[in-house]
Amino acid sequence: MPDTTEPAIRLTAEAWESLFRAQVAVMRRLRNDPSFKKLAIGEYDVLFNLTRCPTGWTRLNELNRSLLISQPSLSRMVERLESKGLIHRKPAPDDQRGVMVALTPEGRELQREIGAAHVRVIHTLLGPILKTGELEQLLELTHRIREGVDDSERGDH
Amino acid sequence: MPDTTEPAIRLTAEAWESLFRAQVAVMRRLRNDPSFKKLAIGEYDVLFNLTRCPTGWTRLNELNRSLLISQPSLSRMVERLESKGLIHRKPAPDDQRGVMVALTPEGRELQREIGAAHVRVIHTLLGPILKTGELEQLLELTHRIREGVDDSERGDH
DNA sequence: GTATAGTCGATGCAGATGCATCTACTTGGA
DNA sequence: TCCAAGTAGATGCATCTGCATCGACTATAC
Repeated sequence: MPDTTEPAIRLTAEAWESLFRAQVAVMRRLRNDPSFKKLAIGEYDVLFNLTRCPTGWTRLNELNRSLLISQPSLSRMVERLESKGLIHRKPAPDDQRGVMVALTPEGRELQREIGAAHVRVIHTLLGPILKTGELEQLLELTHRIREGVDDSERGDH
Repeated sequence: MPDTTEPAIRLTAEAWESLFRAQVAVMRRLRNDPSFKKLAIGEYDVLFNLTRCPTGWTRLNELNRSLLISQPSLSRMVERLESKGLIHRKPAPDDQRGVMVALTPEGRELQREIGAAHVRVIHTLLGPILKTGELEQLLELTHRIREGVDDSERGDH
């Protein structure tokens, strides 16, 4: 049961605000890295998400759940990525409305390349700021936020 | 001096990844809140940032430093917000190239209204997930990231 | 089975975005 | 003082975005 006193509510808002600003600060740096010359950061994010599904294939609507962009935007982004030869599509086997997407070898290769540069930038940026234990704390707290918010999404409507 | 062993580098990347996903999860929920019918979330963010400067007035380029959008986008966004009567502009006193912006009373009022709804959503979302001590930890860690990254921005180039 | 409501992804369209560039102004040296 | 280099913000343009909507397919109720 959450604390609903006024200072507690303020603390929650401040923590979110701070999380958001930290994300903005890091993202501004990441975006300017030369590794994102080849692919916009949002497009990289699609490739990255595709590396995270065990079968390699994902439904478009499920992919959309991990992203901030709208369904029509994803639809067109997938079209672009396909025309660049980075992903391919096929109809979903169990639902004739659905579309599944997966990385091509070229897409996987490009993701690895950009991802590696990505990791270097992040380590250069955050390494001097947080110690190992603190990184673990941050990972644990943010992981619970992601899980909790996603769960409440399923439970609500 | 940061830990440059391979597991430490991986941990840093995972912590960032997790922070980013948590931000996406929360933002997806926030964006759908009815309070953002009147103003896009990026436009709200401009108003919010304007409440944070002591004199009320800010230089455009300084405002830009807190945001993810590009300079031309901010320039046009400010134009739109001005035409809606939410902010006003004046030339910078000490630099004839510069422009300063500040909230109008209407802008301040709208920011308060949306901000209040904002805070309610955040508390509903995060309240059940993190306890007070954990929120404080998260606030402290993300605050240091923001500070650290911004500082290294000044020191680098 | 049929009808109705719901979901999936695509598309027309208006508007927002970023990149490159422009003008105006400021700064730092010779 | 003068000139080159740098910086602030605006603007043309191609592209990307979201909203509303569409057609196709699926699920639910009767």
